Amino acid sequence: MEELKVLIVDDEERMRKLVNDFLTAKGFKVLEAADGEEAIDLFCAEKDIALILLDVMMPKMNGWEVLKAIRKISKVPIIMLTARGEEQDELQGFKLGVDEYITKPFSPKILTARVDAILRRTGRSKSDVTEAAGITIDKTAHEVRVDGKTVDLSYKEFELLDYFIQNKGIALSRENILNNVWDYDYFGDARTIDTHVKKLRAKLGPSGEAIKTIWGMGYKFEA
Amino acid sequence: MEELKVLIVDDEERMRKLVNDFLTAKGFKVLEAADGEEAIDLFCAEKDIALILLDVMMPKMNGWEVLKAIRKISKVPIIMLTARGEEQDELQGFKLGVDEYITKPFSPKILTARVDAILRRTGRSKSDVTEAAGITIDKTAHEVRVDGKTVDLSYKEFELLDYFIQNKGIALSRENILNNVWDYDYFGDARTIDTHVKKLRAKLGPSGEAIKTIWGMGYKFEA
DNA sequence: CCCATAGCTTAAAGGAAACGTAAGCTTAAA
DNA sequence: TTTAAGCTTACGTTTCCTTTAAGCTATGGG
Repeated sequence: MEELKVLIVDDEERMRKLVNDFLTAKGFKVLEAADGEEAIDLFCAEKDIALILLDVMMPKMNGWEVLKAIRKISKVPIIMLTARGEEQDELQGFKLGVDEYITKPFSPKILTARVDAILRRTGRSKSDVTEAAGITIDKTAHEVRVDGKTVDLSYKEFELLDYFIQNKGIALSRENILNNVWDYDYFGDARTIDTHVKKLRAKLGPSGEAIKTIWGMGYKFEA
Repeated sequence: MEELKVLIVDDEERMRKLVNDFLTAKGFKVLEAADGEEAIDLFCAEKDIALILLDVMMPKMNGWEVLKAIRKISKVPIIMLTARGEEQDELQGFKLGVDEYITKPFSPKILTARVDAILRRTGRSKSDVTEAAGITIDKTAHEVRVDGKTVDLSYKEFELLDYFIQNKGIALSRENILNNVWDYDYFGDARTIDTHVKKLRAKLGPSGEAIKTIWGMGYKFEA
C-alpha cells in the first residue's frame, strides 16, 4: 500500500508533533507547516498531498485565508482544526470547501477516524467494516452489530470497542487506553474505563466476554 | 545490534544508579543527568538518544518543564517517573506527549518491560515472543502457552517465569530474584519465592520441571 | 545413621484490584 | 429553561492475589 501524505498546518509546535506522531503511527507520511505561507509553498512543491489538516487560529495568515488560497489551486480534502466555541463560521467554511471539522482537544481516535473517513470518501482508503468474535463494526454507518442484530452504543462506547477490536489479542493498560481513546488533555480516573467496559460487556451480551480482564494489568480483546 | 542510548534524568543519585545498572545489564548505553538543564544540554549534545526516563519531582526545573522544553525540539519517546499519590492535578494539560508512566517504586522487570514496549512501538526493538522448554511467552498478548495450550498465570507468576526464561541456564539466588522481579524497596520473606515457584511448577505441568532447585543456592531454569 | 539446614507444602490473613450501583456533573437537544 | 442522555466519580462489595506462618520433608555433612 502506498504511503499517503498528510500536511498539518499549525503554529503550535506541540500540536504539529502530536498530530505527526498519531498519523505516522498509522502509516501516513506527515509534513508540517508552521504558518500559511509555508503551507502553500509546501503544498505546491510536494506532489500528491492527500489531505490537509488546517488550524484556524494562526497569526499572520489565518486558516480561512489559507483555505481560500489553496482552493484556488486545488480541491484537496481539507480538515479544519478549531477550538471549542469557534464553530460559528462553520457554514461559511463548508461553502468554501471544507470537508470536515475537528474540535480541539480531540482524541487520537477521533483524528484518525476523521482522516480515514475523508480518505474513504475520496476513494483512497480501505474498507471500514471489521468483524471479530461475532461483533461487526461499520464505521461509515457508525453502527455495531452482534450476530446480525444492531446494538446501540454511545459515542465513547463505540470508540472504545473499536479500539479494542483494532488491537485484538494485545494486552492494553488503562493508561494506554486513556491516551488513545480519550482526549489528549483528559486526565481522569482510570476507573472510568472500568465503567465503560462494564457497559460494553452488558450491551454486547455473550460476545462481551471477548473483553478479558488481565488482573493487575488492564484489558484485552480476544476472539 | 546497535547499542541504544537511554537518558535518565533524576536528582537522586541512587535512582540514577539503579536505573543505570538495570539498563546497562540489558545492553543499553545509559546517560545520566541530575537536573533539567543538564538533561537538555546532554540531549542536544548527544545524537540519537532513543528514549528519556524523566523524574517528575525535581528541584529547580520539574519534570513537566523539562518535558515541554524537550518536546519543543524533539519527539523522542519519554517515560515519566512519578511517586505513588503524587499531586495529579498538575498533570492537567501537561500530559501531552508523554508516552508512558512508571510509578515508584518499580521493579527492574517493569522498567525494562516498559522500555521494551516503547522501543517496540517506535520500531527499534526486537520480537517479544520467547520460547524455552515448550513454554512460549508472548508479552504483547500477556500470555503464556505450554505445548500450544494457554495457561493462566497471575501477574507475579508471569513476571517470575519471564525472568527465569530470560536467564535460562543461569543459577539465580533468591536475593537476586527478589531484587529483580519485586519492587526495588521490597524487603520480604524469601519464602515468598518458594511459594510462587511451587505455583508455577504446578501450572506449567511437566514443563515446570525446567525450574530446577539448586540446593543452598537458589533456582535455575534449564531446557 | 542422625542432625542441622534448606526447601516444600498448605492454609489462612491481609491487601489490592476490579466490579456494580448509584449519584453528580456536563453537554446536547426540546 | 427544562429535559434527557451520556460521561465521570465515588464508594461499598466482591473477588482474586500475595505474603506470611507453621509444620513437614528432603538433603548432605559429620
